[in-house]
Amino acid sequence: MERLDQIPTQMEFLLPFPPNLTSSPLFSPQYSKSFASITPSSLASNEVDDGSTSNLAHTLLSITAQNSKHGLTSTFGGPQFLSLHRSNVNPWSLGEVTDCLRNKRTREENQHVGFFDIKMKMKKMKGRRKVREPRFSFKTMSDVDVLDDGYKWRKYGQKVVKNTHHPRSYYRCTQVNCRVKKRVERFAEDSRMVITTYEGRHIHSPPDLHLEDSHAQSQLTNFLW
DNA sequence: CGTGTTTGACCTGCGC
DNA sequence: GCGCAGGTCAAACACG
Repeated sequence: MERLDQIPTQMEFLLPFPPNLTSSPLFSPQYSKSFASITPSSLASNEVDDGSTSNLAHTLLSITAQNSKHGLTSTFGGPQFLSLHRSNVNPWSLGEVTDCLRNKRTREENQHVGFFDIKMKMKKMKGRRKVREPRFSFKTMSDVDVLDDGYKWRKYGQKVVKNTHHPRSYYRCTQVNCRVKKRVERFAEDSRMVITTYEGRHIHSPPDLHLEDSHAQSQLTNFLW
Protein backbone atom coordinates (compact mmCIF):
# COMPACT_ATOMS: atom_id res chain seq x y z
CA MET A 1 0.00 0.00 0.00
CA GLU A 2 1.25 3.38 -0.95
CA ARG A 3 2.05 5.44 2.04
CA LEU A 4 1.07 9.05 2.25
CA ASP A 5 4.51 10.21 3.19
CA GLN A 6 6.00 8.42 0.18
CA ILE A 7 3.95 10.38 -2.27
CA PRO A 8 5.88 13.32 -3.70
CA THR A 9 4.79 16.69 -2.41
CA GLN A 10 3.91 17.68 -5.91
CA MET A 11 2.54 15.29 -8.43
CA GLU A 12 1.22 16.34 -11.73
CA PHE A 13 -0.70 14.57 -14.38
CA LEU A 14 -2.31 15.57 -17.60
CA LEU A 15 -5.85 14.92 -18.61
CA PRO A 16 -6.99 15.02 -22.21
CA PHE A 17 -9.07 18.10 -22.64
CA PRO A 18 -11.04 17.41 -25.79
CA PRO A 19 -11.74 20.71 -27.51
CA ASN A 20 -14.36 19.50 -29.92
CA LEU A 21 -16.97 17.86 -27.76
CA THR A 22 -20.33 17.71 -29.38
CA SER A 23 -22.20 16.40 -26.38
CA SER A 24 -22.10 17.26 -22.73
CA PRO A 25 -18.62 16.42 -21.44
CA LEU A 26 -20.26 14.73 -18.51
CA PHE A 27 -21.35 11.90 -20.74
CA SER A 28 -18.52 11.88 -23.24
CA PRO A 29 -16.24 8.85 -23.34
CA GLN A 30 -13.23 11.12 -23.12
CA TYR A 31 -14.52 12.71 -19.96
CA SER A 32 -15.38 9.44 -18.33
CA LYS A 33 -11.93 8.21 -19.14
CA SER A 34 -10.33 11.33 -17.80
CA PHE A 35 -12.03 11.01 -14.47
CA ALA A 36 -12.09 7.25 -14.30
CA SER A 37 -9.59 7.33 -11.50
CA ILE A 38 -11.51 9.78 -9.40
CA THR A 39 -14.26 7.60 -8.06
CA PRO A 40 -16.67 8.05 -5.20
CA SER A 41 -14.91 5.27 -3.32
CA SER A 42 -11.54 6.86 -3.85
CA LEU A 43 -12.91 10.03 -2.42
CA ALA A 44 -14.63 8.25 0.42
CA SER A 45 -11.43 6.43 1.28
CA ASN A 46 -9.82 9.69 2.18
CA GLU A 47 -10.87 10.82 5.58
CA VAL A 48 -9.71 14.35 5.11
CA ASP A 49 -11.86 14.89 2.07
CA ASP A 50 -14.09 17.86 2.61
CA GLY A 51 -15.80 18.10 -0.73
CA SER A 52 -13.16 20.18 -2.40
CA THR A 53 -12.55 17.44 -4.91
CA SER A 54 -16.17 17.58 -5.79
CA ASN A 55 -15.72 21.27 -6.37
CA LEU A 56 -12.68 20.56 -8.47
CA ALA A 57 -14.41 18.08 -10.73
CA HIS A 58 -17.38 20.39 -10.84
CA THR A 59 -15.22 23.29 -11.88
CA LEU A 60 -13.33 21.30 -14.48
CA LEU A 61 -16.61 20.12 -15.87
CA SER A 62 -17.88 23.64 -16.09
CA ILE A 63 -14.73 24.88 -17.77
CA THR A 64 -14.85 22.05 -20.29
CA ALA A 65 -18.51 22.71 -20.94
CA GLN A 66 -18.00 26.43 -21.34
CA ASN A 67 -15.03 25.98 -23.63
CA SER A 68 -16.95 23.51 -25.70
CA LYS A 69 -19.99 25.74 -25.83
CA HIS A 70 -17.99 28.69 -27.03
CA GLY A 71 -15.95 26.66 -29.46
CA LEU A 72 -12.79 27.54 -27.60
CA THR A 73 -9.83 25.48 -28.66
CA SER A 74 -6.17 25.60 -28.02
CA THR A 75 -4.35 28.13 -30.12
CA PHE A 76 -1.43 25.76 -30.36
CA GLY A 77 -3.19 23.02 -32.24
CA GLY A 78 -3.69 19.50 -31.06
CA PRO A 79 -5.56 18.58 -27.92
CA GLN A 80 -5.82 21.04 -25.10
CA PHE A 81 -4.32 19.75 -21.91
CA LEU A 82 -5.18 20.41 -18.39
CA SER A 83 -3.00 19.44 -15.50
CA LEU A 84 -3.66 19.14 -11.83
CA HIS A 85 -1.16 19.36 -9.08
CA ARG A 86 -1.03 19.38 -5.39
CA SER A 87 0.45 22.51 -4.01
CA ASN A 88 3.78 22.06 -2.32
CA VAL A 89 3.55 25.44 -0.67
CA ASN A 90 1.63 24.08 2.26
CA PRO A 91 2.79 20.50 2.77
CA TRP A 92 0.95 18.14 5.04
CA SER A 93 1.80 18.36 8.65
CA LEU A 94 2.97 15.16 10.28
CA GLY A 95 -0.23 15.06 12.29
CA GLU A 96 -2.36 15.19 9.19
CA VAL A 97 -0.38 12.40 7.56
CA THR A 98 -0.71 10.26 10.64
CA ASP A 99 -4.41 10.95 10.94
CA CYS A 100 -4.95 10.17 7.30
CA LEU A 101 -3.10 6.90 7.49
CA ARG A 102 -4.99 5.92 10.61
CA ASN A 103 -8.31 6.74 9.07
CA LYS A 104 -7.86 5.10 5.72
CA ARG A 105 -10.33 2.40 4.91
CA THR A 106 -9.78 -0.93 3.21
CA ARG A 107 -7.11 -1.59 0.66
CA GLU A 108 -9.64 -2.18 -2.08
CA GLU A 109 -11.10 1.22 -1.58
CA ASN A 110 -7.69 2.80 -1.81
CA GLN A 111 -6.84 1.76 -5.33
CA HIS A 112 -6.74 5.36 -6.39
CA VAL A 113 -4.83 6.57 -3.41
CA GLY A 114 -2.59 8.79 -5.50
CA PHE A 115 -5.44 10.96 -6.53
CA PHE A 116 -6.25 12.39 -3.16
CA ASP A 117 -3.30 14.64 -3.79
CA ILE A 118 -5.65 16.76 -5.81
CA LYS A 119 -7.02 18.28 -2.69
CA MET A 120 -5.38 20.10 0.09
CA LYS A 121 -6.68 20.86 3.48
CA MET A 122 -4.96 23.41 5.56
CA LYS A 123 -5.44 23.20 9.26
CA LYS A 124 -4.09 25.16 12.07
CA MET A 125 -0.63 23.72 12.52
CA LYS A 126 0.72 23.63 16.01
CA GLY A 127 -1.23 26.74 16.80
CA ARG A 128 0.90 28.89 14.56
CA ARG A 129 -0.79 29.00 11.21
CA LYS A 130 -4.24 30.31 10.76
CA VAL A 131 -6.98 28.09 9.42
CA ARG A 132 -7.16 28.06 5.65
CA GLU A 133 -9.81 26.83 3.32
CA PRO A 134 -9.10 23.74 1.20
CA ARG A 135 -7.29 24.55 -1.99
CA PHE A 136 -6.68 23.01 -5.30
CA SER A 137 -4.97 24.30 -8.38
CA PHE A 138 -4.56 23.29 -11.95
CA LYS A 139 -2.89 24.48 -15.09
CA THR A 140 -4.54 24.98 -18.43
CA MET A 141 -2.92 25.81 -21.70
CA SER A 142 -4.95 28.77 -22.77
CA ASP A 143 -4.55 32.19 -24.29
CA VAL A 144 -7.22 33.59 -21.99
CA ASP A 145 -6.34 34.19 -18.36
CA VAL A 146 -9.70 33.73 -16.74
CA LEU A 147 -11.48 30.52 -17.63
CA ASP A 148 -15.23 30.54 -17.51
CA ASP A 149 -16.09 28.01 -14.82
CA GLY A 150 -19.74 28.92 -14.51
CA TYR A 151 -19.35 30.92 -11.32
CA LYS A 152 -19.38 34.67 -11.09
CA TRP A 153 -16.22 36.29 -9.76
CA ARG A 154 -15.24 39.75 -8.67
CA LYS A 155 -11.64 40.82 -8.87
CA TYR A 156 -10.34 42.29 -5.63
CA GLY A 157 -6.64 42.55 -6.17
CA GLN A 158 -3.67 42.09 -8.39
CA LYS A 159 -0.08 41.58 -7.41
CA VAL A 160 3.21 41.08 -9.15
CA VAL A 161 4.86 38.13 -7.48
CA LYS A 162 8.57 37.64 -7.27
CA ASN A 163 10.42 36.03 -10.18
CA THR A 164 7.46 36.19 -12.48
CA HIS A 165 6.73 38.48 -15.38
CA HIS A 166 2.99 38.22 -15.10
CA PRO A 167 0.82 39.60 -12.30
CA ARG A 168 -1.33 37.37 -10.15
CA SER A 169 -5.00 38.28 -9.98
CA TYR A 170 -7.24 37.64 -6.98
CA TYR A 171 -10.95 36.92 -7.34
CA ARG A 172 -13.81 36.32 -4.93
CA CYS A 173 -17.09 34.61 -5.66
CA THR A 174 -19.81 37.26 -5.90
CA GLN A 175 -22.45 35.06 -4.27
CA VAL A 176 -23.51 36.39 -0.88
CA ASN A 177 -22.03 34.35 2.00
CA CYS A 178 -19.87 32.33 -0.39
CA ARG A 179 -16.24 32.88 0.55
CA VAL A 180 -14.57 31.00 -2.26
CA LYS A 181 -11.58 32.72 -3.78
CA LYS A 182 -9.43 32.02 -6.76
CA ARG A 183 -6.04 33.18 -7.96
CA VAL A 184 -5.11 33.34 -11.59
CA GLU A 185 -1.57 33.67 -12.84
CA ARG A 186 0.59 32.71 -15.79
CA PHE A 187 3.00 29.84 -15.30
CA ALA A 188 6.46 31.36 -14.96
CA GLU A 189 8.17 28.60 -16.94
CA ASP A 190 5.63 28.58 -19.73
CA SER A 191 3.50 31.68 -20.12
CA ARG A 192 1.14 29.81 -22.40
CA MET A 193 -0.18 28.05 -19.33
CA VAL A 194 -2.53 29.56 -16.79
CA ILE A 195 -2.43 28.45 -13.17
CA THR A 196 -5.78 28.71 -11.45
CA THR A 197 -5.98 28.11 -7.73
CA TYR A 198 -9.30 27.77 -5.95
CA GLU A 199 -9.62 28.20 -2.21
CA GLY A 200 -12.72 27.19 -0.33
CA ARG A 201 -15.90 25.46 -1.26
CA HIS A 202 -18.90 26.95 -3.00
CA ILE A 203 -22.11 26.82 -1.01
CA HIS A 204 -24.19 27.11 -4.14
CA SER A 205 -24.44 25.85 -7.70
CA PRO A 206 -22.83 27.72 -10.56
CA PRO A 207 -25.37 30.16 -12.01
CA ASP A 208 -24.82 28.83 -15.53
CA LEU A 209 -25.32 25.21 -14.66
CA HIS A 210 -28.21 26.01 -12.44
CA LEU A 211 -30.06 27.83 -15.17
CA GLU A 212 -29.03 25.91 -18.23
CA ASP A 213 -28.29 22.40 -17.22
CA SER A 214 -29.79 21.38 -13.94
CA HIS A 215 -30.04 17.85 -15.26
CA ALA A 216 -26.31 17.70 -15.81
CA GLN A 217 -25.92 19.09 -12.31
CA SER A 218 -27.86 16.22 -10.76
CA GLN A 219 -26.01 13.73 -12.93
CA LEU A 220 -22.77 15.23 -11.76
CA THR A 221 -23.80 14.80 -8.17
CA ASN A 222 -24.69 11.18 -8.82
CA PHE A 223 -21.42 10.65 -10.62
CA LEU A 224 -19.35 12.04 -7.83
CA TRP A 225 -21.07 10.60 -4.82
C1' DC B 1 -26.39 54.74 -11.11
C1' DG B 2 -24.94 50.12 -10.34
C1' DT B 3 -21.36 46.96 -11.04
C1' DG B 4 -16.81 45.59 -11.79
C1' DT B 5 -11.69 46.84 -12.23
C1' DT B 6 -7.47 49.15 -10.99
C1' DT B 7 -3.94 50.18 -7.93
C1' DG B 8 -1.41 52.05 -4.00
C1' DA B 9 -1.54 51.41 0.86
C1' DC B 10 -1.86 48.49 4.45
C1' DC B 11 -1.80 44.01 6.97
C1' DT B 12 0.17 39.60 8.18
C1' DG B 13 3.07 35.60 8.26
C1' DC B 14 7.55 33.96 7.98
C1' DG B 15 12.59 33.60 7.77
C1' DC B 16 16.75 35.46 9.37
C1' DG C 1 12.96 43.04 15.77
C1' DC C 2 13.36 43.72 10.98
C1' DG C 3 12.56 43.17 6.22
C1' DC C 4 10.44 40.81 2.58
C1' DA C 5 6.71 38.85 0.02
C1' DG C 6 2.05 37.52 -0.45
C1' DG C 7 -2.64 38.72 0.39
C1' DT C 8 -6.40 42.13 1.17
C1' DC C 9 -8.66 46.60 1.46
C1' DA C 10 -10.87 50.43 -0.33
C1' DA C 11 -11.04 54.76 -2.87
C1' DA C 12 -10.94 56.18 -7.41
C1' DC C 13 -12.10 55.13 -11.79
C1' DA C 14 -14.30 52.97 -16.07
C1' DC C 15 -18.09 51.33 -18.37
C1' DG C 16 -22.71 49.97 -19.85
